[in-house]
Amino acid sequence: MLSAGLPQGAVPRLERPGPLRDRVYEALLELITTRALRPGQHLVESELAGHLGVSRQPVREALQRLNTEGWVDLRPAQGAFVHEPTEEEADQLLTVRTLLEAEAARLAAANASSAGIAVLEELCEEGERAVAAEDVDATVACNARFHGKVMELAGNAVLAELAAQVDRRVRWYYTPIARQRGRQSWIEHRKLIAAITERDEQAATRLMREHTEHTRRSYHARAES
Amino acid sequence: MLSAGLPQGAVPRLERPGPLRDRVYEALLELITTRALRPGQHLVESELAGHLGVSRQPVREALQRLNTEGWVDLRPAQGAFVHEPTEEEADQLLTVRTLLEAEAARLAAANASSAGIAVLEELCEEGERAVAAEDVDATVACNARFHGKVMELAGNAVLAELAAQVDRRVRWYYTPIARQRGRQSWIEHRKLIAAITERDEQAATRLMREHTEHTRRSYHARAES
DNA sequence: GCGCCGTAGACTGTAGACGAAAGACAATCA
DNA sequence: TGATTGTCTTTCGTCTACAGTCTACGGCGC
Repeated sequence: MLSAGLPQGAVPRLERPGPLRDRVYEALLELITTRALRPGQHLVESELAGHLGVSRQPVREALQRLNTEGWVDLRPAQGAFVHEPTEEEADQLLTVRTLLEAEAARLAAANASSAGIAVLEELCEEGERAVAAEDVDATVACNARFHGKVMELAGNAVLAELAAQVDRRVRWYYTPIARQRGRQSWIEHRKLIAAITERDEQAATRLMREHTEHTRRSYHARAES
Repeated sequence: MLSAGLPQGAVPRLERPGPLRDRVYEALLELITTRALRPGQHLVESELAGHLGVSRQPVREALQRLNTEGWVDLRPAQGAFVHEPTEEEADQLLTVRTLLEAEAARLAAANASSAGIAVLEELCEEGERAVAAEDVDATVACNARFHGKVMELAGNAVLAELAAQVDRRVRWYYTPIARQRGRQSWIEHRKLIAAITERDEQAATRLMREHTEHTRRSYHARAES
């Protein structure tokens, strides 16, 4: 048997840099979310291609994908423009996010294994440490991982896919105006874990709904100021 | 003034056949949903290109989009394969659909104008006529329009977009095994309209949830036989 | 006869080139 | 002086060509 002679970790799995279009996609998404590319900006294919050191083709394919996912608008015969978020759209996204996350919490309460719950606890502690250390980036990252884990425990791949897309866009809208709201958030996470542990679907739904609604309200509070 | 000399309706607006990739996308989606292309089938770019009378490029871009939307699986260096639905995935899709539709019903109850409600009534009558005439295609089409209208009345574009995607895929899974379930469905639609008219968000949510759950159960009943 | 290796074919991934549409600017005419 | 039109540049949309990679089949050794 081959696997006996070759320990799993020892084989570097022959690093094959996946399809170029995917890497271009990642790169562009990074540039957009970090605001290196501003909303409304005209993305010229040949420019991007030259900048990334590839031909136009992979850039085009990446732009197509970004278009279907709502990151750029593709005007026919004119090119790609970074999508401009509107107040209304942000609100709608937050509504949908609340919906998806709440359902994920319910399913997680129904299906989560004790091992999974342990992971949640762990992430929660990590997040609280990050808050205590006032490490904003770590807090945000940990928050994302926490929600991602809840989604994973829900065990619904379709739901997870949609939520991932919505979440990233929400974060794009949300990040620049409200990177705080740390401590309270993790208290709510704790309560959510308790509900999931007790298999209380209703409580889990309610808590997650309130949790995401909080961030929504704080979004609006900021937007008005 | 130009518009004075040229009556609005008289100018045919010069029908410009949109981007080729979009038409290829539509064509392929049609072929997939009608099962002309079977699940698991290997889609060879050059074949499709030749068959549709275009070059490989637009075909590639259409396949990319179909991939992100879950219609085909793109295996690196191997090509595109029509996605094979699994039982588990169908169930997950139905779950998500229930969720999205129920929320749409709630929002519709909250926001619908009386004009919008009138349209719903109209569609409902049309659907009932189609059922009475045992016109299956018309019934299915009308059902789609009814749900689409509810989604429109909800006034959440993001939600509508997600629901549209999920719905089409659900229909793909669902169509071959259960094109009936007509009469009961429209009775439920009537109840839903009543709830929306009375601005009863809770009832609208509950009715829509039960409604979509019915189709889900009938799916499973079929799947087992 | 069975299994492994090498080769050939096919298909995808990427690059480069050409034609066409849209926008900008300047020249012309009323 | 203002509007209009013609041209010019830029950029997209599409096509064709080439290189890399995977699969399948046939030959060779055991």
